[in-house]
Amino acid sequence: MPLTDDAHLPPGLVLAWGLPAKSKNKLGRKPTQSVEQIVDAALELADAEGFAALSMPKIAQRLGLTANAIYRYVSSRDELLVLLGDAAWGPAPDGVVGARDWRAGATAWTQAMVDRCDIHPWLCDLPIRGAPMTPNLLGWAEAILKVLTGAGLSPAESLSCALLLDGYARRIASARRDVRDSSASTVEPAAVAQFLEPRLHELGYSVLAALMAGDQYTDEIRDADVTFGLDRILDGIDVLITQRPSGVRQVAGVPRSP
Amino acid sequence: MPLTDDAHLPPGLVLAWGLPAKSKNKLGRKPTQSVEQIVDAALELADAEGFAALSMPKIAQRLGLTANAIYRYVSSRDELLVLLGDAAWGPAPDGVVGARDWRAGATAWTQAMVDRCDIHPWLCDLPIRGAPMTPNLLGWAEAILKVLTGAGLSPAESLSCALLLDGYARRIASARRDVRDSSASTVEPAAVAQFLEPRLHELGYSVLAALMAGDQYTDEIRDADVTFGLDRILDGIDVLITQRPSGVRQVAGVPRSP
DNA sequence: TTATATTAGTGTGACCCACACACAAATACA
DNA sequence: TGTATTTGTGTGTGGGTCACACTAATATAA
Repeated sequence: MPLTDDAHLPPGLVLAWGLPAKSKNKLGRKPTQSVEQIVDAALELADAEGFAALSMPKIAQRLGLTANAIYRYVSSRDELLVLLGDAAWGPAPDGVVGARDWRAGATAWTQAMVDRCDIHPWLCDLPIRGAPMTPNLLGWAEAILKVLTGAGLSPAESLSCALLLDGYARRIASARRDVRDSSASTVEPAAVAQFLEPRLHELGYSVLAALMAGDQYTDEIRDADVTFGLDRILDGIDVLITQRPSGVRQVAGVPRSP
Repeated sequence: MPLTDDAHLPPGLVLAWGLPAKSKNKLGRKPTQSVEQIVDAALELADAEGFAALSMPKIAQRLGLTANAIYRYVSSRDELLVLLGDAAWGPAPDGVVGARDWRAGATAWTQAMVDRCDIHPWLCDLPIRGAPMTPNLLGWAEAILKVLTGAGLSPAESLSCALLLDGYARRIASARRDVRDSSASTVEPAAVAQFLEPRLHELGYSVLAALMAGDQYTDEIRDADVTFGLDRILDGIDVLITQRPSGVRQVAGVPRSP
């Protein structure tokens, strides 16, 4: 009876936790690579050529292998992507749990998320496959959860708020990357504006028209914009925290319909 | 001299606005299909078999065409995806702009986003390509922007808050879809929990451990959970609105670093 | 009516991808 | 010195996007 049955676990979970060291690897030919090296090569390739160019043959080439050799280390591309995500996000940022208050902690966490996506822009493209379960991703999750429960929220409430911050960080990072990419492509914001403006007016889209006229619609998203939205979220969480009768720690979590 | 130069516009923009009707289409063989039919076929295929199965040959097959015939209507797969996204999101929901107050409007808008992703789960997978510029997507954007400016926010502030709500809706919808998909796959939450729990304790991830023990980590996301996070956002926006000196409408927008 | 320009759909092929499978090469142990 | 075991290779299958030459259909011009 095996301790863990791989069959019913999501792909990459076992490998991400670096468990078995491939059972008994005393016999047979020696591997020239390791899972870590392959993930590193994939990471470099993604950084260099983007997520769309990330393919098994290209990763193999970077290691001097044929395409299929990689499947000795990783059972599928999906599995590699899980490992890649964990590696790219890296360990949870410092200074989140130990921040001076929950607000500083949440800010640091969100900012770290956005920063991470700035370093590896393809992280926005990496599909999210269910709840995080790999070591680093769990580290990120636990960090923000500790901050929020420390502020008096229940675990379930904290999870909801964490999803909130996660969604915001990803969305901001994605939008920010988009404008960077578009400036590197052939699209000209001026041409877009010229194309859209009459249509916006015709449809009565006055707010969009105003933004477009002020070049604020496809504008770069600066750090001030990031913190603006973040402060809205934190204000909202603050309402929940301060409105709660002090001293009473709620444990049940989010009220659910029966 | 053409009015609009397609070259410097993002892919799909011109087609999405249904402009030229293909210049003068009086000459030559008559087309058996239309762009709309092709987008509809793609939409049906995505609904039926998921985003991963969406390919030009399969769409063509559904219409009784060869794969390449589609390129007579659409210049690339990317372009088709833009049209597909616009079609799948559909027109902006009713009852958002005319809601009784901004809070009701924002709630209706966000709920409509999530609902839309429930109808077409692959919408979560559809890559976001820069700011929305297709008719329906602009309609969604203008709807929430009107609600927020109507509440006293500047256009730029409204845009930031819209990004906030958008990110939240997408993240919630994605997480919700993930648990639905996982229940349809071979992964067993119980096996996952059994695998992770000792590791969570070993790493001192107490909050995650608590959530996992209560089956709250990979649990279904209910409507109550959606509104919980949404209320946090709205509370945060409310702080901004009510704190602003009443009567003074700010126009400049988000403060920016010089 | 016939010729011609124009457009729609087909066929083929180049080049990419993930992955299965048989095989060769390398290594440890009997 | 076998022999089992494991890694890397080679080949093949089935799929994908898309370019390009070609055929078929259709409206205009002669």
